[in-house]
Amino acid sequence: MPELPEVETIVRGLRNQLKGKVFSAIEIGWENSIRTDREEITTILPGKRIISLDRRGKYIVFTLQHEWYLIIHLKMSGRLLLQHADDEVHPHVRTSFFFHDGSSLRFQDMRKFGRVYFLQNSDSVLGNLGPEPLADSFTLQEFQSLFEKRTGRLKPLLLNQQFIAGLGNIYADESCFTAGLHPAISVNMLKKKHMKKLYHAIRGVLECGIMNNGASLDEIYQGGSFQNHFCVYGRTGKACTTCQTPIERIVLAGRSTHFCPSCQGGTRRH
DNA sequence: CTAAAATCCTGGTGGC
DNA sequence: TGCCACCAGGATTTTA
Repeated sequence: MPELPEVETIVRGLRNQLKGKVFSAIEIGWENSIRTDREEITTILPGKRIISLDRRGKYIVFTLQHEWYLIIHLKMSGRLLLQHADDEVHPHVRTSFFFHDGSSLRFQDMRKFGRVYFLQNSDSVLGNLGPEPLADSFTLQEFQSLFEKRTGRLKPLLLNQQFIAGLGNIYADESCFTAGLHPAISVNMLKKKHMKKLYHAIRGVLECGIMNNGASLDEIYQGGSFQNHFCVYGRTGKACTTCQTPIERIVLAGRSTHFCPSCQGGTRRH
Protein backbone atom coordinates (compact mmCIF):
# COMPACT_ATOMS: atom_id res chain seq x y z
CA MET A 1 0.00 0.00 0.00
CA PRO A 2 2.71 2.54 0.59
CA GLU A 3 3.12 4.24 -2.77
CA LEU A 4 5.38 7.11 -3.72
CA PRO A 5 3.83 9.77 -1.43
CA GLU A 6 3.69 7.44 1.57
CA VAL A 7 7.28 6.29 1.08
CA GLU A 8 8.40 9.88 0.59
CA THR A 9 6.70 10.86 3.84
CA ILE A 10 8.34 7.97 5.68
CA VAL A 11 11.78 8.85 4.32
CA ARG A 12 11.39 12.52 5.24
CA GLY A 13 10.45 11.52 8.75
CA LEU A 14 13.40 9.19 9.23
CA ARG A 15 16.15 10.94 7.28
CA ASN A 16 17.46 13.33 9.92
CA GLN A 17 17.08 10.81 12.69
CA LEU A 18 19.00 8.06 10.91
CA LYS A 19 21.70 10.03 9.17
CA GLY A 20 25.08 9.38 10.72
CA LYS A 21 24.01 6.37 12.74
CA VAL A 22 26.37 3.41 12.68
CA PHE A 23 25.02 -0.15 12.52
CA SER A 24 26.13 -2.49 15.25
CA ALA A 25 24.10 -5.63 14.53
CA ILE A 26 21.17 -7.11 12.68
CA GLU A 27 18.66 -9.65 13.89
CA ILE A 28 16.69 -11.55 11.27
CA GLY A 29 13.30 -12.83 12.35
CA TRP A 30 11.94 -13.84 8.94
CA GLU A 31 14.60 -15.20 6.61
CA ASN A 32 12.64 -14.49 3.44
CA SER A 33 12.63 -10.75 4.06
CA ILE A 34 16.37 -10.66 3.29
CA ARG A 35 16.73 -10.93 -0.49
CA THR A 36 20.50 -10.76 -0.69
CA ASP A 37 23.28 -12.87 0.80
CA ARG A 38 22.56 -13.49 4.47
CA GLU A 39 26.22 -13.89 5.34
CA GLU A 40 27.07 -10.48 3.86
CA ILE A 41 24.39 -8.53 5.66
CA THR A 42 25.17 -10.04 9.04
CA THR A 43 28.93 -9.64 8.81
CA ILE A 44 29.50 -6.57 6.64
CA LEU A 45 26.63 -4.27 7.69
CA PRO A 46 27.81 -3.85 11.33
CA GLY A 47 30.19 -0.91 11.50
CA LYS A 48 28.79 0.84 8.43
CA ARG A 49 27.64 4.44 8.79
CA ILE A 50 24.50 5.82 7.14
CA ILE A 51 25.53 8.57 4.73
CA SER A 52 22.07 9.42 3.41
CA LEU A 53 18.50 8.20 3.18
CA ASP A 54 16.54 8.58 -0.05
CA ARG A 55 13.57 7.29 -1.98
CA ARG A 56 13.58 5.78 -5.48
CA GLY A 57 10.12 4.81 -6.68
CA LYS A 58 8.69 2.94 -3.72
CA TYR A 59 12.10 1.83 -2.48
CA ILE A 60 13.83 3.28 0.57
CA VAL A 61 17.55 3.58 -0.10
CA PHE A 62 20.18 3.85 2.62
CA THR A 63 23.52 4.94 1.21
CA LEU A 64 26.23 3.59 3.46
CA GLN A 65 29.97 3.98 3.78
CA HIS A 66 32.22 2.34 1.22
CA GLU A 67 29.55 2.23 -1.48
CA TRP A 68 27.24 -0.22 0.19
CA TYR A 69 23.48 0.18 0.04
CA LEU A 70 20.68 -1.03 2.27
CA ILE A 71 17.46 -1.02 0.27
CA ILE A 72 14.02 -1.71 1.72
CA HIS A 73 10.70 -2.17 -0.05
CA LEU A 74 7.71 -2.04 2.30
CA LYS A 75 5.33 -3.66 -0.19
CA MET A 76 1.84 -3.77 1.31
CA SER A 77 2.20 -3.90 5.03
CA GLY A 78 5.75 -2.89 5.88
CA ARG A 79 6.61 -0.25 8.46
CA LEU A 80 9.85 1.12 9.84
CA LEU A 81 9.94 2.02 13.51
CA LEU A 82 12.81 3.73 15.27
CA GLN A 83 12.98 2.55 18.86
CA HIS A 84 15.36 1.91 21.68
CA ALA A 85 17.07 -1.44 21.48
CA ASP A 86 15.34 -2.67 24.62
CA ASP A 87 11.83 -1.54 23.69
CA GLU A 88 9.17 -4.17 23.33
CA VAL A 89 9.31 -5.96 19.96
CA HIS A 90 6.07 -6.29 18.05
CA PRO A 91 5.35 -9.87 16.87
CA HIS A 92 5.31 -8.72 13.23
CA VAL A 93 8.88 -7.43 13.36
CA ARG A 94 10.77 -9.36 10.66
CA THR A 95 14.18 -7.75 10.96
CA SER A 96 15.80 -5.52 13.59
CA PHE A 97 18.74 -3.22 12.92
CA PHE A 98 20.77 -2.07 15.91
CA PHE A 99 22.94 1.02 16.10
CA HIS A 100 25.93 1.94 18.23
CA ASP A 101 23.95 4.66 20.01
CA GLY A 102 21.52 2.15 21.51
CA SER A 103 18.67 2.77 19.10
CA SER A 104 17.07 0.20 16.83
CA LEU A 105 15.25 0.31 13.52
CA ARG A 106 12.49 -2.31 13.33
CA PHE A 107 11.18 -3.59 10.05
CA GLN A 108 7.65 -4.66 10.88
CA ASP A 109 5.65 -6.43 8.18
CA MET A 110 2.50 -8.36 8.88
CA ARG A 111 2.10 -9.73 5.37
CA LYS A 112 5.76 -10.69 4.90
CA PHE A 113 5.90 -9.28 1.38
CA GLY A 114 8.46 -6.63 2.25
CA ARG A 115 12.05 -6.96 1.13
CA VAL A 116 15.48 -6.02 2.39
CA TYR A 117 18.54 -5.85 0.15
CA PHE A 118 22.15 -5.21 1.15
CA LEU A 119 24.48 -4.80 -1.78
CA GLN A 120 27.02 -2.63 -3.56
CA ASN A 121 25.45 -2.65 -6.99
CA SER A 122 22.21 -0.80 -6.29
CA ASP A 123 21.32 -0.98 -9.98
CA SER A 124 20.59 -4.67 -9.64
CA VAL A 125 17.52 -3.61 -7.64
CA LEU A 126 16.83 -0.09 -8.92
CA GLY A 127 18.27 -0.25 -12.41
CA ASN A 128 15.10 -1.13 -14.27
CA LEU A 129 12.89 1.48 -12.67
CA GLY A 130 11.27 4.07 -14.86
CA PRO A 131 11.72 7.80 -14.31
CA GLU A 132 10.82 9.65 -11.12
CA PRO A 133 7.56 11.42 -11.94
CA LEU A 134 8.27 14.39 -9.66
CA ALA A 135 11.86 15.02 -10.69
CA ASP A 136 12.49 18.47 -12.16
CA SER A 137 14.21 16.76 -15.04
CA PHE A 138 11.12 14.72 -15.86
CA THR A 139 9.58 16.78 -18.64
CA LEU A 140 6.37 16.45 -20.58
CA GLN A 141 8.42 15.59 -23.65
CA GLU A 142 10.10 12.73 -21.81
CA PHE A 143 6.76 11.46 -20.54
CA GLN A 144 5.31 11.51 -24.04
CA SER A 145 8.31 9.63 -25.39
CA LEU A 146 7.68 6.84 -22.86
CA PHE A 147 4.60 5.85 -24.82
CA GLU A 148 6.54 5.02 -27.95
CA LYS A 149 6.24 1.32 -28.74
CA ARG A 150 3.97 0.81 -25.75
CA THR A 151 0.74 -1.14 -26.08
CA GLY A 152 -1.94 -2.45 -23.79
CA ARG A 153 -4.28 -0.66 -21.47
CA LEU A 154 -3.60 2.48 -19.54
CA LYS A 155 -3.81 1.45 -15.91
CA PRO A 156 -1.61 -1.64 -16.12
CA LEU A 157 1.00 0.55 -17.81
CA LEU A 158 0.82 3.11 -15.02
CA LEU A 159 1.36 0.34 -12.49
CA ASN A 160 4.40 -0.89 -14.39
CA GLN A 161 7.37 0.41 -12.40
CA GLN A 162 9.60 0.12 -15.46
CA PHE A 163 7.34 2.59 -17.25
CA ILE A 164 7.21 5.12 -14.43
CA ALA A 165 8.27 4.65 -10.82
CA GLY A 166 6.11 5.07 -7.76
CA LEU A 167 2.49 4.75 -8.82
CA GLY A 168 0.36 2.13 -7.11
CA ASN A 169 -3.30 1.29 -7.20
CA ILE A 170 -4.52 4.42 -5.43
CA TYR A 171 -2.54 7.02 -7.32
CA ALA A 172 -3.00 5.28 -10.67
CA ASP A 173 -6.78 5.42 -10.29
CA GLU A 174 -6.74 9.01 -9.07
CA SER A 175 -4.43 10.05 -11.91
CA CYS A 176 -6.72 8.52 -14.54
CA PHE A 177 -9.67 10.36 -13.02
CA THR A 178 -7.91 13.70 -12.90
CA ALA A 179 -6.81 13.25 -16.50
CA GLY A 180 -10.35 12.31 -17.54
CA LEU A 181 -9.13 9.07 -19.07
CA HIS A 182 -10.73 5.63 -18.85
CA PRO A 183 -8.31 3.26 -17.09
CA ALA A 184 -8.93 0.52 -19.66
CA ILE A 185 -8.21 2.65 -22.71
CA SER A 186 -5.62 1.29 -25.15
CA VAL A 187 -2.57 3.50 -24.81
CA ASN A 188 -1.99 3.57 -28.55
CA MET A 189 -5.18 5.63 -28.79
CA LEU A 190 -3.74 8.38 -26.62
CA LYS A 191 -3.01 11.66 -28.37
CA LYS A 192 -0.38 14.14 -27.25
CA LYS A 193 -3.06 16.21 -25.54
CA HIS A 194 -4.18 13.21 -23.48
CA MET A 195 -0.60 12.50 -22.45
CA LYS A 196 -0.24 16.12 -21.41
CA LYS A 197 -3.32 15.91 -19.20
CA LEU A 198 -2.06 12.67 -17.74
CA TYR A 199 1.40 14.11 -17.09
CA HIS A 200 -0.04 16.98 -15.08
CA ALA A 201 -2.56 14.68 -13.40
CA ILE A 202 0.10 12.25 -12.18
CA ARG A 203 2.34 15.00 -10.85
CA GLY A 204 -0.56 16.89 -9.30
CA VAL A 205 -2.01 13.84 -7.58
CA LEU A 206 1.38 12.74 -6.23
CA GLU A 207 2.18 16.28 -5.01
CA CYS A 208 -1.20 16.41 -3.30
CA GLY A 209 -0.49 13.04 -1.71
CA ILE A 210 2.83 14.25 -0.33
CA MET A 211 1.28 17.52 0.90
CA ASN A 212 -1.15 15.38 2.89
CA ASN A 213 1.59 13.06 4.16
CA GLY A 214 0.18 10.20 2.12
CA ALA A 215 -3.01 8.21 2.59
CA SER A 216 -3.84 6.28 5.77
CA LEU A 217 -6.21 3.47 4.90
CA ASP A 218 -5.65 1.28 7.93
CA GLU A 219 -3.32 0.85 10.85
CA ILE A 220 -0.46 -0.04 8.52
CA TYR A 221 0.43 3.52 7.70
CA GLN A 222 -0.80 6.38 9.82
CA GLY A 223 -0.43 10.10 9.90
CA GLY A 224 -1.54 10.88 6.36
CA SER A 225 -4.79 12.49 5.30
CA PHE A 226 -4.85 12.04 1.53
CA GLN A 227 -7.60 9.43 1.93
CA ASN A 228 -9.92 12.40 2.51
CA HIS A 229 -9.18 13.63 -1.00
CA PHE A 230 -9.93 10.45 -2.96
CA CYS A 231 -12.16 11.08 -5.97
CA VAL A 232 -12.55 7.47 -7.12
CA TYR A 233 -10.38 5.02 -5.15
CA GLY A 234 -12.55 2.99 -2.78
CA ARG A 235 -15.62 5.03 -3.71
CA THR A 236 -17.53 2.36 -5.65
CA GLY A 237 -21.20 3.30 -5.90
CA LYS A 238 -20.67 6.73 -4.40
CA ALA A 239 -21.38 9.92 -6.30
CA CYS A 240 -18.63 11.32 -8.51
CA THR A 241 -17.30 14.50 -6.93
CA THR A 242 -17.69 16.25 -10.27
CA CYS A 243 -20.89 14.94 -11.89
CA GLN A 244 -22.63 12.80 -9.23
CA THR A 245 -22.57 9.68 -11.43
CA PRO A 246 -21.94 6.56 -9.31
CA ILE A 247 -18.28 5.48 -9.35
CA GLU A 248 -17.78 2.08 -10.97
CA ARG A 249 -15.38 -0.70 -10.07
CA ILE A 250 -13.79 -3.10 -12.52
CA VAL A 251 -10.76 -5.38 -12.33
CA LEU A 252 -7.69 -4.63 -14.45
CA ALA A 253 -4.42 -6.49 -14.18
CA GLY A 254 -5.93 -8.24 -11.18
CA ARG A 255 -6.40 -4.94 -9.37
CA SER A 256 -9.50 -3.13 -8.22
CA THR A 257 -9.98 -0.18 -10.52
CA HIS A 258 -12.30 2.71 -9.74
CA PHE A 259 -13.49 5.32 -12.21
CA CYS A 260 -16.32 7.65 -13.17
CA PRO A 261 -17.98 6.30 -16.33
CA SER A 262 -19.13 9.79 -17.20
CA CYS A 263 -16.04 11.92 -16.54
CA GLN A 264 -13.54 9.35 -17.77
CA GLY A 265 -14.85 8.81 -21.26
CA GLY A 266 -11.86 10.57 -22.80
CA THR A 267 -11.01 8.69 -26.00
CA ARG A 268 -13.78 6.13 -25.62
CA ARG A 269 -13.74 2.57 -26.92
CA HIS A 270 -11.41 0.36 -25.00
C1' DC B 1 4.92 -10.34 -28.40
C1' DT B 2 1.04 -9.38 -24.83
C1' DA B 3 -1.70 -10.52 -21.11
C1' DA B 4 -3.75 -12.86 -17.75
C1' DA B 5 -3.14 -15.69 -13.80
C1' DA B 6 -0.59 -17.61 -10.07
C1' DT B 7 2.60 -16.64 -6.40
C1' DC B 8 3.86 -14.97 -1.88
C1' DC B 9 1.31 -13.74 2.95
C1' DT B 10 -1.87 -12.48 6.96
C1' DG B 11 -5.83 -10.56 8.95
C1' DG B 12 -10.28 -8.71 8.37
C1' DT B 13 -14.85 -9.48 6.63
C1' DG B 14 -19.21 -11.20 4.89
C1' DG B 15 -22.17 -15.11 4.20
C1' DC B 16 -24.39 -19.03 6.03
C1' DT C 1 -20.98 -18.00 17.35
C1' DG C 2 -18.06 -20.65 14.30
C1' DC C 3 -16.32 -21.81 10.09
C1' DC C 4 -14.66 -20.77 5.66
C1' DA C 5 -14.16 -18.71 1.28
C1' DC C 6 -12.62 -14.58 -0.24
C1' DC C 7 -10.44 -10.07 -0.63
C1' DA C 8 -6.65 -6.63 -0.24
C1' DG C 9 -2.28 -5.73 -3.30
C1' DG C 10 3.55 -4.86 -5.29
C1' DA C 11 6.32 -7.11 -8.02
C1' DT C 12 7.88 -11.34 -9.95
C1' DT C 13 7.12 -15.64 -12.26
C1' DT C 14 4.50 -18.79 -14.84
C1' DT C 15 1.20 -20.03 -18.20
C1' DA C 16 -1.78 -19.17 -22.22
